[in-house]
Amino acid sequence: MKVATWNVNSIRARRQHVIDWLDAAQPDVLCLQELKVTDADFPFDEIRELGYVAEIVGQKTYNGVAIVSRHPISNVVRGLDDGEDDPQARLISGEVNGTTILSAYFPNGGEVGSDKFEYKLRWMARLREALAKRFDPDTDQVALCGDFNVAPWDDDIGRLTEWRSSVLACDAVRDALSNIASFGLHDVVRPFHPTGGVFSWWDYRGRGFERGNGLRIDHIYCTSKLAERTIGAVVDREERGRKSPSDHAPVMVELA
DNA sequence: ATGTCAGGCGTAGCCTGA
Repeated sequence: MKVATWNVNSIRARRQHVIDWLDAAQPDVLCLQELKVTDADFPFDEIRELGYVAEIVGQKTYNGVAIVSRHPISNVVRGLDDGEDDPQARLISGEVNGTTILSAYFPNGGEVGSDKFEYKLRWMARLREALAKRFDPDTDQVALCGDFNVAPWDDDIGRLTEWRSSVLACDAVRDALSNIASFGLHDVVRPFHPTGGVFSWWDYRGRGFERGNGLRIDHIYCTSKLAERTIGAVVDREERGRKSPSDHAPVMVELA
């Protein structure tokens, strides 16, 4: 089973890219982030024509996440479902072939110390609690996929001095991600690229892609039973080099 | 601080967010 994640930075702007990529890469599951549309503007019909179904939680202008699957999706849960009134569409989960897939768009965080940064840390803490409430890490097969907006290791960063103290890589967000992982989730991409230098996002500003100034901030984290089945992991860097690309490239893992 | 995008508002070009 191939499971992928991709922040498309507007499904309206990237509709054809997503259709073409599904057709070429043939994943079983594709998690999408930053749809930037409500349900009415999501291309359900075209995705269905390719043999996929989709469940989404949309929002006008900002955020928005989806699970696209070749197999039926059941038990769909929208949002963190922790009783808090949060209008930001950043999480959706569903079961595919006995595996729970979560498509997550972690907050970016603006600037360190800002209100947005505090929201990011709180959202990550809320996610940790929601996981603990819903799943047993020893027996459940769970894959947390998405744009985490965190680069876990120094070699996940092209130009370290530009990013190490930023909202994407500072100690506070790395600690918050470690706390989420401590629930019982494993980065299943890292083992296939142990020396780093494999990035999933390049800033549009300052010609980040051309200068090799990327970061690995899009991830797939799995519970042990699922992690053990991982036989490959790739980042589709070519997609970032296409005409009118998203600033993120798709990340895909293969499970035996 | 920013050599870039995308959407909203509203119909030009500024603002926000990333």
